[in-house]
Amino acid sequence: MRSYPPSHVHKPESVDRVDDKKATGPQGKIRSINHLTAAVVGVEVAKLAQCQAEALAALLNVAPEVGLRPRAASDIRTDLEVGLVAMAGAGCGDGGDWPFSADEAYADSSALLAELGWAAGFMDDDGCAGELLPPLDPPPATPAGSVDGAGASSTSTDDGATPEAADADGKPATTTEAASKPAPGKTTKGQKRARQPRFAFMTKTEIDHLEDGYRWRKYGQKAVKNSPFPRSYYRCSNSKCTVKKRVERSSDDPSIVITTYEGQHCHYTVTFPRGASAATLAGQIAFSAHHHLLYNDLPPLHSPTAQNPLFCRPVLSSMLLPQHCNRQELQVASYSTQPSSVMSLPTSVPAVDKGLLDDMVPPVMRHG
DNA sequence: CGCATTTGACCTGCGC
DNA sequence: GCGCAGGTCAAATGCG
Ligand SMILES: [Zn+2]
Repeated sequence: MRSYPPSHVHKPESVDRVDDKKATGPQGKIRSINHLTAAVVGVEVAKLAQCQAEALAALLNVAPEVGLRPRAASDIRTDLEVGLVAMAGAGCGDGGDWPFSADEAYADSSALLAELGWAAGFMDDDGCAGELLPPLDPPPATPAGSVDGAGASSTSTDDGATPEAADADGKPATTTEAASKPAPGKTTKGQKRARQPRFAFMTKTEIDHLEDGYRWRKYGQKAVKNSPFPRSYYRCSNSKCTVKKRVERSSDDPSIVITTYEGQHCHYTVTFPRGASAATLAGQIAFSAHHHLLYNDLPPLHSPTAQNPLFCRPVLSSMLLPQHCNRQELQVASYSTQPSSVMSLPTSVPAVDKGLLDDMVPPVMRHG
């Protein structure tokens, strides 16, 4: 009932409006999967140790095994240098959400990790956790947390400690959305809709919308408080798929795009293997690492952990797996967080290469 | 024609 | 209770 102006390229304005009356940002064009690939890879590194360059290079050794074909590490480094991944599973009580800024990313991730129980002690013997995850105040036990997220399978930590936790670093976690999922969701009346596990990527790129192999339908755009850039909401085009993602540009560093994925695809990418979704990619990477962890198929040199003392496998696996794997995988994911348990896994597991696909997507769901 | 995008309205949760 | 902010809906519109 309303006439729409030629829209397009509105100028982002301040967002302190009561109702999203504005905000429309530049609509970038998808360019390359490589960006995202690298982002996924870079993420862990950046968060864990800031040894971006070397870590990326090391990680890239892993990617090829799972079908990822990032360009030379040096190239990627120029395209995107910062990466961050964190997850706020449903079980986390909606604890973390993003609006983190580039500068706060680390603090936020730390908080999240802590909430998830990944703080020191959970980390590898490498002890990288200690450096990156400063001691945090134990989150107050929250009443009833409908645990449901795979990622939070073991921890139903809440968001209560979110803001403060981030402070452990001395940085205020500014807008760590401690709010729970509103979701006009039609779940059950009165009952909060369980929030799917999420993870975000910080990608340094000019492109606003990175191609990830899946088709997305934009269903909303909102102005972000304290940011000149709007946030776009996308849903997987597959009607049976509930995966969503948000894309926004960091207000602190406009060159950084923050993509937050929520949920897991129940189908395969539309352009696999050339273009795998972030979820899939992440899953693949995670699996790659995971398999390394489980089976040591590859020589130590190819192991991220081996090349990067700062690279913590448990974190990588546990952070990325839950979102992208199916039920079966979730089980594995849980193992990944407990290296000790891993070892007890039956050895009758499919080989890495083929197993990867099987693990990621059940045959039935392929080509969804 | 089918699908994606645009965009104001609406819903929900939270802080004051 | 009110206002704010995040998230979602859905009709209109655009595009291939
Ligand atoms: Zn999907």
